[in-house]
Amino acid sequence: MHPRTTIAEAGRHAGETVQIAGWLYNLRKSGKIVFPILRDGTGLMQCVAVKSALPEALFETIKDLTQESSIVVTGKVRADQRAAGGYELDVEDIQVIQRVPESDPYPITPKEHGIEFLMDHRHLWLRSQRQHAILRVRHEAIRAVRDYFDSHGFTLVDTPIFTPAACEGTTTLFEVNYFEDAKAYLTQSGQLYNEATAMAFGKVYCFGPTFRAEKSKTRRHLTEFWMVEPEMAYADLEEVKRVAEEMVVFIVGRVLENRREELRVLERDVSKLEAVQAPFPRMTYDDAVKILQSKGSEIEWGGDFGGTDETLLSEDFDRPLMVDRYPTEIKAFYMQPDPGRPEVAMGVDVLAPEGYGEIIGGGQRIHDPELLLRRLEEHQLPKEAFDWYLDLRKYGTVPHGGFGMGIERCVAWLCGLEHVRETIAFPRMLYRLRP
RNA sequence: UCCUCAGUAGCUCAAUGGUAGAGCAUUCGGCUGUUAACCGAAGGGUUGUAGGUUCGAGUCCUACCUGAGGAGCCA
Repeated sequence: MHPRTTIAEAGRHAGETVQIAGWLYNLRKSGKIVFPILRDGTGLMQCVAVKSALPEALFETIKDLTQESSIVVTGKVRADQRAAGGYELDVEDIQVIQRVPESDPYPITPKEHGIEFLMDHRHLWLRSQRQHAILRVRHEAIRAVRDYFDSHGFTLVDTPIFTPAACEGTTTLFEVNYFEDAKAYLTQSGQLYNEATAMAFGKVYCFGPTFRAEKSKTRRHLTEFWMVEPEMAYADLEEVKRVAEEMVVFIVGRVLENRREELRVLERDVSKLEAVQAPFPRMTYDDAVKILQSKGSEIEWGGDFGGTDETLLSEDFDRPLMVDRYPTEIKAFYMQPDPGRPEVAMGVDVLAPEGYGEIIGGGQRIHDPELLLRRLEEHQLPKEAFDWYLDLRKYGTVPHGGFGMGIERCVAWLCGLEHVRETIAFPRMLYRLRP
């Protein structure tokens, strides 16, 4: 029995005979020599099977292997300049676990396919090199997020998925008909609960799926997406901005450090990511509106930015842009107004460079009980549903704040993708529930 | 929800209102260093659905279905 290894580890076994279990990615034939490309989840490796060196029947079996057949290859690892990963495997034996029949071949060939076809075959598309690379960058980004908060005094306190009331608007909530005493909804943010846990733990974060029933149909939207939301007691807007900046720099650094190969597969211009260092440029909403108007945007003070506006603003910078103090009117009810200018709120958005738009939204929350109560009334929200939330202002209220970052938008930016749908294994969108 | 565009072979796409075609995939044959390998041959079609105009519709018209891009809204 030869030692079992993986393609990623194969280089350590140069000169040895090893076993690698995987799938046939592709096969090139040239008469008496064939080149099966093996895929094992850690990478791709070219194998070489020479007719004269193998039993007749085995060579025939290898020659007739079909794409994505499951195989266990035994062979000697050999360093080779010609190989993509630097190493090749000289085949000594191949055990076929399952041969994909040619009557029903693997549908995703190594050629071009349209997005509809690929999305319908998402369960298989994940095996392709590009999707593999994207999801590994996603994993790295998530690990970096967790490492960042875990090493900066934050406690992970996850918030519920079923919630009794809206955090923001009611129109974009998914209703769940199960609970006997009340209607329930799928969460659209863990923030309100985070505010409670922050008063218990000081600094907290939650990281989970979020659901928005927005009829959005753009490259930046998913119906179900993952959001990391830190919340900090005794923090003001400036502290929120500082943490957001530090976290983004940390994530980018980690991806550059550990996922170079994946970024290469994705043909990502890493110099764009290497430029992402503190300090990020900062501007107020007021200035952003002036800049947009000078660039020909039709935006007026008081309006929210469109996708094009975000691109216009961020195009002047090589790193994320922080815009703060938006009009109070267009922000959520819990946003702390600027003490000197109550018409603007202490909220901040972080716009990723290269036109990727908003990846982070956050700010300082209202800590004054009377003001919060007034805002609930202005927004015509049911006071009863927020009784526990109001308690947080009754019992030891403090200035506090936090933000939310959509992981898919962040990964789309890190990878340089056209669309967020490729950044999650099984995207859920307005017209996409399968597979 | 609204606007725009698109549905033709398993896939990616051609076809002036006049005989539905190519590349890839599949099958068969050839090739001892291929890199989305290459060379030769074969099979493969209710042109999204239902109507309509016309001597004749993949092509023009109407409705519907499916999808893509964008808008508003948002991370």
